[in-house]
Amino acid sequence: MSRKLDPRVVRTRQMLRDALVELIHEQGYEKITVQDITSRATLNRATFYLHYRDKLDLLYQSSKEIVKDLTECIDLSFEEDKEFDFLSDKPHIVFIRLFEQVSQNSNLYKVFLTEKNMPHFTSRIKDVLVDFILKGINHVQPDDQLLTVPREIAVRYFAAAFLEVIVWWLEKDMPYAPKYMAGLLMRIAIKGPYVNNPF
Amino acid sequence: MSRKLDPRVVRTRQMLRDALVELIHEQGYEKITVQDITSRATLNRATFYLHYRDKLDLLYQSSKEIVKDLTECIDLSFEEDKEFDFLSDKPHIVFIRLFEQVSQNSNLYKVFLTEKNMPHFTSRIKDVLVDFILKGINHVQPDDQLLTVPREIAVRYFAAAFLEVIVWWLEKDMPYAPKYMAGLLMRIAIKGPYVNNPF
DNA sequence: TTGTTTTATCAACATCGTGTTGATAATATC
DNA sequence: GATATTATCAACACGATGTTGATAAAACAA
Repeated sequence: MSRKLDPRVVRTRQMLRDALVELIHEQGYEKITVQDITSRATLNRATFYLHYRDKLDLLYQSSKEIVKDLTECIDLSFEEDKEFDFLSDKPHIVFIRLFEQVSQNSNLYKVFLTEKNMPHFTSRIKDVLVDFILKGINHVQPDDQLLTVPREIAVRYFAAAFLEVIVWWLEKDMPYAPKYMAGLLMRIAIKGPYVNNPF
Repeated sequence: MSRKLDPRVVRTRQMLRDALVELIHEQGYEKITVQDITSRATLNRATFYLHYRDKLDLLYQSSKEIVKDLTECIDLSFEEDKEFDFLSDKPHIVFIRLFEQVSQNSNLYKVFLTEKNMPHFTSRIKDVLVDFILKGINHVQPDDQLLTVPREIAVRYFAAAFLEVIVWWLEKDMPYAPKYMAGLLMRIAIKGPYVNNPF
């Protein structure tokens, strides 16, 4: 237990993760070798294998922490404001926290979400959003008969759509504040794209 | 020009592409080697390099054809029914054709869209959908002032959402007919998830 | 058909990245 | 200060890559 707190281990792993993110940004995940990572981290290649099985393992471990943080962030925000109304006009705290959380790790999110060939990370974030949206829909409308499409499909529809807006935001280097993005996302999700929607 | 019609070339390339799709399905893109591909295709490894630069090149060439077909399919469908009404209740021909086109190449779509690490294919299909949706939104509402969010964002929001529904459909082995899926997709996109949407 | 061009085969080669090992040095922990 | 843990380094076998030159097979054009 206390072995994991050895400062050398913490330092080494952090250096490897930082090097990975930098290199993915510079040349893409595919082209990177373990040698590249350890060179950038100023570590010996053998040291890498003391901590990670291979390049993919390093990626997964790095992702895991980010996914955990996002999940906790969303769950906490739900607890914080249980009596929210998804049909309300002002952006709900969960939406704001979602964008805030992304912005706090924007370097990593940007690289992992916008670079091609980032195995599993995108779909894991999407899974987190699926849970988030499922809770939202269940809260507003628990009755299947009053949904226009199967719940299972609706949930994935919105999860992918929300994620795409986040990716757009990151690609554009976050031109709007989290609060503004939260409002924007709720508007298009609930009111649709057109003002004065005839429906 | 006529050189490209050499039946040996056509046959070889088709065998390599078929082998690629099979192997991605069986063991995932990452684990495949050029040797694996040529073994499955009963060809010599050197022959591979006469046609493709590397594994990624083969993947790109194979994708290109599919993307081209989908683009043409959508463009033709738009021409076919210029006077459509996106706010109409019955599924528009473009939506139906979209699902039909996917179902006609479902093996390849399923592998390329649902396997992880399929560089660029997913985003290229998304690009096609972006064009499709942009035309739709421009047709219904050319005025930026009457959109609830920037057009650029709305387009990507719906492109990602539509693609996710297609992926869901492929993952479930196409449990509904294209026509039904087209109606479902239009319902959630225009009316939203809730029956009697208060907006 | 014949002769020419193009394509596929095969073995072999150098190169590169991988994952591991054993000995040694450096650092943390108690 | 003694012990345990971690990092370093060189070296190794292995597997995949991309290329080459010679040869065989198939397509094409007259």
